[in-house]
This record gives sequence, structure tokens and C-alpha cells, in this order.
Amino acid sequence: MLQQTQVATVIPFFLRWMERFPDFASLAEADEEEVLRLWEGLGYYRRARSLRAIARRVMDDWGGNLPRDEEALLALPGVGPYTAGALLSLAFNVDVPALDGNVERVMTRLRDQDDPVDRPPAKRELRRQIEELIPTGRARDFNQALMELGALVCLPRRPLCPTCPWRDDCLALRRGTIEARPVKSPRPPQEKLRALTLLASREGAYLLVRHHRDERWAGLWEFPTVDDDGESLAVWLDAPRITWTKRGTVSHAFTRFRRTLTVFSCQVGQVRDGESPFGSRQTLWVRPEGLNDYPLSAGSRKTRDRWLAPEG
DNA sequence: TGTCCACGTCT
DNA sequence: AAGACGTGGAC
Repeated sequence: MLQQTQVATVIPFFLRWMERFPDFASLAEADEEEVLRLWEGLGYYRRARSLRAIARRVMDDWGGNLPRDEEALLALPGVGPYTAGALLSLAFNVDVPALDGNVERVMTRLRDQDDPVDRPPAKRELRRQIEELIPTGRARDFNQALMELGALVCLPRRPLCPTCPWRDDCLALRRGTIEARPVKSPRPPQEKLRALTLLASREGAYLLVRHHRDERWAGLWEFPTVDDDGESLAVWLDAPRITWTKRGTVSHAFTRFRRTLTVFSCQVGQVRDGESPFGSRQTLWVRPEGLNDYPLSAGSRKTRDRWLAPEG
């Protein structure tokens, strides 16, 4: 969960998750729908499916225990260099680095490193430097301390240098380049998207469609949403007899996009077979009180909370 | 109802 | 290698 997601965000999800899946066995047996529902709102949903796949593999191939071996850990889905290092050092106290964003910041400042940290050469160099610093047999404490230092003291903006235990050793502090570290490659500009979302109701139930497993938001559900042309929906909805009512807009951001959804509601009459613009995607009619049972992507979640929440 | 930034893995 | 993958928070 902590991959790409900050601790404060993770905590409530983690507590719910651990209550439902206290061990690999319970997670391995769970169905994907439930796993995604508990992950709903955390983002990067591939992590949820990877975690379930890991649980199954740990049960099947490793006798229910995580392997204490870098190569075996890296072979698990969703486990990269950071996670492998974190597991080895924090769980098994093996003397290897756990290089996350916090540690990158601490180390590039300590050494006043100005290579872009999102490129492999800089990462290799940082790992090498950390290896030299790990006190033999103390990687668990050392790595946690380094991550905490980054999270609590060596902040991205306005770091608390006067209280830092490394203030006398920090090259960037001495040179006045603290706020300029770490250096990152320029990012592509944000793109704006517009789309239409339809609250289509029939006998008090609302239509949901499911994202394919190879799409964005794989496995999650949403209210029918199309790029801002509306034509494919109009076909499907028996257009001439539909009255569309504009409800308002919601916005959400993902990766490098920011998308504004214009939400319409309508009553749907007869749905004709073979005219769905959703192809082979699953569809479902759900009453408002049942909407919490399906994991929704962010735009549809905001739509639900605004217009279909039980109390509203 | 803005813009920018934070956060690892996979392809 | 460069882009895909989502959400929340600071300003």
C-alpha cells in the first residue's frame, strides 16, 4: 500500500485490510471483487491484484512464508527494488538498502547530488552510498531511521534542518541547495479531458459498467462514461424518447490527466440487445443502497457521493 | 472550480 | 527509456 501512497492515506485502508486479511491464507482465498472493494479509493489498483497474486503464490510455492531471498522477492508481481529491499531489511534484517522517495531526498541532500534521481544511474549511485552507511547487522533500524528522517525532518519543502541529526554533515545545507534537491527530470504537461457520465436509472436502479482487466481501473465499476461526444450513448439509450437532465460536474485527476465529468441523469426505457457501446464489458443495474458494494473509480465515486448517497 | 507536487513498478 | 498507472494535499 505504501508504494506511491503516503502513510496518512494508507492507515485507514491498512486497518480495514488487515482485519479482513490478517494473513496470506485469507487473502489467497478471497475473490478479486472483494479485494478491489477494500482497495477502492487507494488508486493504482494493480497493487491490489498483485498482492492477492502474491498471497496465492506464497501459499502455493513458499509454504505460506515470504521467501528471504532477493531474487525470489523480485519475481513476485508488483515487487520491485524498493519493496524487495524494504522486505529484506525490515522483515529479515538483511543488510540491503530500501531506497524510497524519502531516502532519495535525504541522500541527495546529504551528498548534494544533482543527477536526476528518477534515472537509473543516480539510483545505482544512491544505493551504493547507502550500502556503505548501513552499520553491519543494523539494516532494519538504519533503513527505518532513514525513511523516518525523510518523512518527518528532511521534508520536500521547508525541511527542519536545525533539528536534523545530520545537519553538520549535509552538503546541500552547507551550499544552500537544500530546496533544489532532489533534482527530477521535467515532467510532461498536464492534459485536460472532458467526458460525459450518465446516471441511467430504470425502476430505481442505476446502470454500472465494469472496466476490463487490461484497461485503466481494471476490475472497477463506473457509471457509463464516454468521451465528450455523447453519440455512442445516445444510440444505446433509445435516444428519441430519453430526457437528459444535467446534474452538474465533478473533476478528478489521474496520472498526467485532469478530467471533468459532466453528469446527466435520465430514465431508461427499453434496452435493445446488441446496441451496447460497451462491447463485452459487464453491465449491472444497482439500487442506490447497493452502490457501496461495488468498487468504483474516482469519478463515479464522487458522482455517487454527490447525487446518490443514501442520505442525499 | 486551479496548479503543482508527492509517492514505485512495469513495459 | 519514457510513459502508464490514481489519489490527496499544499498553496
